[in-house]
Amino acid sequence: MASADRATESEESLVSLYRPSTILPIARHRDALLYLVENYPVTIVVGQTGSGKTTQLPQYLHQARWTEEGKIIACTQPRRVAATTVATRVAEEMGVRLGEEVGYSIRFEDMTSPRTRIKYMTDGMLLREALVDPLLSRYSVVMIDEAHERSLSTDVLLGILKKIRRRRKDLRIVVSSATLQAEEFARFFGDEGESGEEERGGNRDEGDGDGGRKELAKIISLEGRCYPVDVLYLEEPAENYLEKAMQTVFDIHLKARSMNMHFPDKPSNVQALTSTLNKYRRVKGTFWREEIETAISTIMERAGDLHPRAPQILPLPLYAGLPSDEQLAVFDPAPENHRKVIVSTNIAEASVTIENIVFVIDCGFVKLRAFDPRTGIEALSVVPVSRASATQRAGRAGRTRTGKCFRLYTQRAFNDVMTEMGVPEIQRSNLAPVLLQLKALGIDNVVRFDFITPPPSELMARALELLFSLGALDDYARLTKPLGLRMAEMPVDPMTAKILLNSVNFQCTDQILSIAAMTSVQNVFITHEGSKKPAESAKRKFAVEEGDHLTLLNVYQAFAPKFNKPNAAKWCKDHYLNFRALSRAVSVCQQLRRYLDKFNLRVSSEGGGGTPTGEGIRRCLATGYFAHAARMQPDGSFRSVNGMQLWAHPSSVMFNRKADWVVFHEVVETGKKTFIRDVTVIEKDWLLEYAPGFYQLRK
DNA sequence: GAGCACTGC
Repeated sequence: MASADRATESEESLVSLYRPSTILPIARHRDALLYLVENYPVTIVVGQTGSGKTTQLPQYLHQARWTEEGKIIACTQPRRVAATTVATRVAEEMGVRLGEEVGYSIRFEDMTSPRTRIKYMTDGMLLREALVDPLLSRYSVVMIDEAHERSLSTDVLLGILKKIRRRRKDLRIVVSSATLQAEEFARFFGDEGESGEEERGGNRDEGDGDGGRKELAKIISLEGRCYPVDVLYLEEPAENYLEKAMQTVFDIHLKARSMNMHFPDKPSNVQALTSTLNKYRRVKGTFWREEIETAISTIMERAGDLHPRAPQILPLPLYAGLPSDEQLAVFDPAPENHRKVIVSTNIAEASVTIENIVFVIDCGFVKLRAFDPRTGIEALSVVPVSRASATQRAGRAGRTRTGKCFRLYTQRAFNDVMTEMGVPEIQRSNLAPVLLQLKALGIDNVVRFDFITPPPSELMARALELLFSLGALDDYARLTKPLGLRMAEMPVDPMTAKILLNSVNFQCTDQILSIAAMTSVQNVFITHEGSKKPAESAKRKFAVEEGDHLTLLNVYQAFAPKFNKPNAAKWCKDHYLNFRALSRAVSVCQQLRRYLDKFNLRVSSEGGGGTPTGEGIRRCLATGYFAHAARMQPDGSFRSVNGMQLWAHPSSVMFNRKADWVVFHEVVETGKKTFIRDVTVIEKDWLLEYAPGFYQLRK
């Protein structure tokens, strides 16, 4: 991993445009890898980006005949885009058509065929397959890639795989990890409490651990490929990180050759810039959209002072909410005599890789979604990044050549304040969806489930309580049938699943389908450059007094007939709506409808939903979202059932509007206030009617 | 009258 302590020798002379797979670092380890997979149930592969593990290892296994007798090699990824791009690349390397021997499977896209032997997929997708095939019997090898990211689905998969392995001695598990966590994975799989002689003693009882114990998991390290990165710290903490970041941008730009001025704790060791200008970006965590845009315009303004013939700066924003064509702009080569400066959220930390980054400015913070068991609500909060995360950010500067990373914090903060590793998602998430899924997989005793990092018991208790109140679990915490089982099968969170399944009783299936789809996509409403007023008035045309859910339904109903028509995108633009988000909502809606069809729930949209105030729809919402209820206070804020003070988000139609009781979709915490988004007016009596147990529990 | 990390099924 690139860091300040790394030796400074450079591999620049080895740079080549095309690297045939035979000379990737992994090629030298081919035999060792195959030996381990052959002889050990679990192989932990430690290797950095660029080592070739993701693309090569499945091919080696295929060549070594792990795909005989119709078996498949699975390789999971935490992100869709990784699954598709890697599959495309491997199909090319193998000279086959994508979807035949090599394919991928992600939500809405199954690019596989009966001939597929190597299958890249999202981790969530494999988890879903386990619901249908609990032993994952189609697969001979399951490779969990990027396991060190510890995504929710990856953690659940690891626990399930460990369980499956006891029943399937032929299964091989490969876990790819960063150095820091390799031992933890090995310990997890190694600590079986049962005999390790799975090759010979497949029929031995569990828990028989005497004698003949064999190591179950082996670690193998592949040399990575990256250049040294010089890491520099501030001497004093920055008062204003945004300002400091912009100063640093100009320091780098103007003084790249003697840039030790603001970072005196390190000798200059300056990278001589070649005639082509190098790009750099800052990886950030605490800025939001407006801050990024502020930084962009400020940099642009200050860049006006540069000598016209001096090298210029081209600042570019990058965040998930940006329209995709603007996102893609960061990949365009800079015009001649320009240096690209990419100001981004942490979308660039793991999801997007921009080549030719030589400088990274790391502000040292990250915004995380965390579930508060006390309030039962998920919210965002700002925390210092972990050292592992900071190392990852710094490493982004060393992809093409030796680079520099400017950390906008002190070395002391790095050593004393930051933790070694971030808290895994499973320890800070709403576990209701996870536990529901485990129950559906037949794992009844979820409290004793073998999590690699067990979640806090408060999170477990909260999740069980919610699932019980939703009717997914019975008095003995067993999955109810059909309700709980159906809820687990649907690809939405339990509260949404509940309103979908319940919509039949309120004769508003169509409407709830549309609402569920709309709340699952983000950024429905957009504003064009400098066009706040018209966007607001466009939105008012869809607005419904009773709240955001019905407003979203109006938007969906207006859009749906235009979907797939040639002028749909233009219609969206004219109405200040996000075409891509709405198109995705249509896909989600269709998928959810197929589930209801499968359950033989007659899709009907007559009756309650059709009334002017949408009472049936709002009642139905209350049957799932009762845990997200709040009451308006005299000062205009809301008070949640747990006593939290909440404010209607400015984007809500309930913003500055009078109401009594409401339910809401989600909570967003910013610096000063906690906001609720997607808010709908309900009656207090409905809460007592549909969730009497829940409201008795907390009085 | 104030402003939404990032994924995934």
